[in-house]
Amino acid sequence: MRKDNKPNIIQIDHIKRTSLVDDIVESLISYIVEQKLKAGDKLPSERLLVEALGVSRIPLREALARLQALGIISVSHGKGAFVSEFSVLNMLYNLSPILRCQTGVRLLDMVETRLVIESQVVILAANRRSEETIERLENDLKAMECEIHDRLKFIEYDMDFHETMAKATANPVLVALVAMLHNLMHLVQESFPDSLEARRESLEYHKQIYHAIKERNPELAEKSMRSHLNDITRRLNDQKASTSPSTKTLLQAQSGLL
Amino acid sequence: MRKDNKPNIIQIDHIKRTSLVDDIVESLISYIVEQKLKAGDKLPSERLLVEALGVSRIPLREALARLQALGIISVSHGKGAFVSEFSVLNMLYNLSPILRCQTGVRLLDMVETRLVIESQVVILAANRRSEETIERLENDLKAMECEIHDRLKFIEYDMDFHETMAKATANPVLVALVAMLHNLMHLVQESFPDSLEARRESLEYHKQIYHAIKERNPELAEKSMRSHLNDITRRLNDQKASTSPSTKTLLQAQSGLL
DNA sequence: GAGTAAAAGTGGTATTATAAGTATATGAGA
DNA sequence: TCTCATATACTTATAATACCACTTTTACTC
Repeated sequence: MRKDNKPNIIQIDHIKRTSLVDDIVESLISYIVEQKLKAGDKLPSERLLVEALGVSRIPLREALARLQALGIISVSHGKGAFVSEFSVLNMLYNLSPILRCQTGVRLLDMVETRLVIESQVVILAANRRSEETIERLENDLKAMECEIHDRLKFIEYDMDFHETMAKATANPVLVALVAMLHNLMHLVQESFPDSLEARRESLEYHKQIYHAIKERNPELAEKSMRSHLNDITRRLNDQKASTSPSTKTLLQAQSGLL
Repeated sequence: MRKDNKPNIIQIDHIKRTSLVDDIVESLISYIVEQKLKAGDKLPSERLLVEALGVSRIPLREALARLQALGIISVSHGKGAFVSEFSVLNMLYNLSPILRCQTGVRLLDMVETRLVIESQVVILAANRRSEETIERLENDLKAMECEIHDRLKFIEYDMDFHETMAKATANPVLVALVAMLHNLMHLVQESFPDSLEARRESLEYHKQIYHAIKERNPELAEKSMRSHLNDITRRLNDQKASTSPSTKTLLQAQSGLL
């Protein structure tokens, strides 16, 4: 309270009380870097770390929790803490809570973003696809056909189809972005087909996309993908018009699920 | 060890033991979202949360630590926990520990991703631009022209130009993605023009894009943007060929910076 | 030697206590 | 009444200890 109105005679900077947890995080990162720990390597046990760092378990565990939140390590009960494999996918996956807190993200914005990204992804996929890509897409199509009555399983294979295409681009950043967007939309399942008829239509679009990629036809692939996602947009708009006049946000949509 | 070689007679699925900390994180996020907490709003005190959730302080604090690591909240001693303002800068600040530890993202993948996203962003921007967009783009262009000898400032206005276009789409998800990619690339400044001549060329591309958006010409805008980013790709390839035969990763590139 | 049980080591959670920072209320002095 | 310092009641930060639950290893029994 003094420092505002009463200039302190003694000119000493306040002692920077850096958080103990911050320091521990720093130490752990330094440890990982200096010991050249690679993905899968095990960190010392909590007890050893506590002893080595001279702190109690609580701040240590908070530091570990932070590293875990960032996807740097993964901790499993009874085994220990291990350095995670780095993948952009992991990184963005861990970031998705941030986007969830972003209020005002509308579902339509998400779909539009998918349209932006995936319409280009299919082009790359059509050009770069391998035989393995084709096989996986085929499997997904068959599975979707089989599980067309099971909405959740259908959604699962639907997403796998899209992510397989992303992988075909051989660009890990794109893979991560697509996975992240799907992950977010999965929270809001109403963006997926909820009627048998809608799933049948969706399946048709996927078949078109599949054939275009198989024939290495980027233009057709893009066109089909755009149709597919525009179809989703249309359904969302219909839904919105019929249920609530206000724009549906991610927030509102997911509140019913949690 | 048993379940591999010895089929279990008793066919019961394993009990899914979800982590308590995970659940708390979920609850807290839901709370933030449902209560519509905005940046700066205060969360209930730990004591209240402990009571409300029926858990002890340790897992609660670990959950808070995770949210803190993600930049969703910030906790200050004696005051409480507050919802952070969402900013990509903030987000990336929190990401830097990851990048310090890990390796593997190629610069070319990042540029390709920009190409995928921004080639479509300009189309949307050309269709949806307002007069304000045009003004801001103009300002950025002027500033780039003025600061063409100051590499860092040039980069700053360069990024602002691109982010202004993203904002013109009126899609916050796209804005966030573009900003994120730019900030990641900013860590690796070699992806930006490092010679006066390169900056001049870059400026020309930006002028083309600007005019296309002003004239609401999506096709031309896309074409110019593709040329611009392909140019960056070409420069990166030249650089790679002349400096190191191996593919440059984000880690290697930034190691000199940190 | 195979199978099982005990033990040791790991992270997970709870309880309690105390330190330390911050805001608010209180009350004495002007 | 106003000012201001102190006291008090919050808050988070850290610690110590104990116990639970999961996993792996060891050792024992048959």
